[in-house]
Amino acid sequence: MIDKTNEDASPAKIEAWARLIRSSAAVLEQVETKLKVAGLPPLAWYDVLLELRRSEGAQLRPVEVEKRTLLAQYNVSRLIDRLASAGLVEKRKSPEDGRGIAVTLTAKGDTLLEDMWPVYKAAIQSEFACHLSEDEAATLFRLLGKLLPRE
Amino acid sequence: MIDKTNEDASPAKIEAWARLIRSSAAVLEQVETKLKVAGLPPLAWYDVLLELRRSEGAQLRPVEVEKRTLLAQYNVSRLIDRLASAGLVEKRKSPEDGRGIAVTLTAKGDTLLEDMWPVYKAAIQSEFACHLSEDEAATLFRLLGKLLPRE
DNA sequence: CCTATTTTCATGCAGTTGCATTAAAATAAA
DNA sequence: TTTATTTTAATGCAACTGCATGAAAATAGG
Repeated sequence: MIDKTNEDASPAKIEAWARLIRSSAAVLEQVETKLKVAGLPPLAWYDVLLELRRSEGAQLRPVEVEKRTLLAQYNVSRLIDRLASAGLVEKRKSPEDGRGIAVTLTAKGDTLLEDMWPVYKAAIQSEFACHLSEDEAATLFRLLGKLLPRE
Repeated sequence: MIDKTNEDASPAKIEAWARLIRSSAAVLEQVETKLKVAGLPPLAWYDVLLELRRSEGAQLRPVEVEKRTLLAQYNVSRLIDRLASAGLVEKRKSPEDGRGIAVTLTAKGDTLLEDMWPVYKAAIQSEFACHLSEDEAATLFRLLGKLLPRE
């Protein structure tokens, strides 16, 4: 396995880095704004609720949410509290692990996902998808995959 | 001009969207962590200081910083206050515009840029650049350019 | 079995961000 | 010119985040 860690990043790569950070932040902000304008909660809520829906029994432990969303542990803990306060999830004691809790998607949470998706999808289309061809999107997907954490 | 705003984003494009958000957040977090571990300030400080250095007279008005960094107005205002408190920039009354102030990079600010760059560059290399070939980086740059605000 | 370590989740506190508003100056409109 | 609008910057307040720490249960080690 070759170690390129000690080489220097080329100017072109540094430009690509800068553009990745700038463009993703810009597009994400536009999407967040569209959700907000529609009176909907931020994307982080959608992400967590969606991970729950995708899970067996629409249920996950906070530590699983953390792994799937890249949110910090303390942010997951508090976000789940907020979601629970809003009636979108339920917190129960985990049966098999005394430390853990089981977070379950409620019907209300499921409904919110339904309500957010059309707005979210339209925002993805107008801020991202419409600027790329299918091939370009596939290439982007492949290249970004190279950046994801290994193992 | 064709308007693709009303079409639906394809599943592949939605996957690309998700990966853009996830991968950029993951990589950015790694880079921020490396700066923090080195006892250095966050990237936002670097960005503002660098924009100042690049500017005529190492000087910009807050509104210009805002445009170049995508930071919100109130965040620029307060970030500049923090930078000024740390002695990295100076705030002066703008001569030609009574509303504006002129933010100038200090020698200390310039030194901080010098100190941060090796750490920052190494982080870009290990978290981003080393995973891509030159061609891939160029392609990424081109594709992400399509997402930037047109104006 | 008993102790040490690790894993999981919560929380106090300080710092930061977002929102809404304000104030002041510049520009446009009447 | 006088008034209305726009631009620029700051700030009070509430919400959110990061850090450090704590508590409790599970796991590992002796």
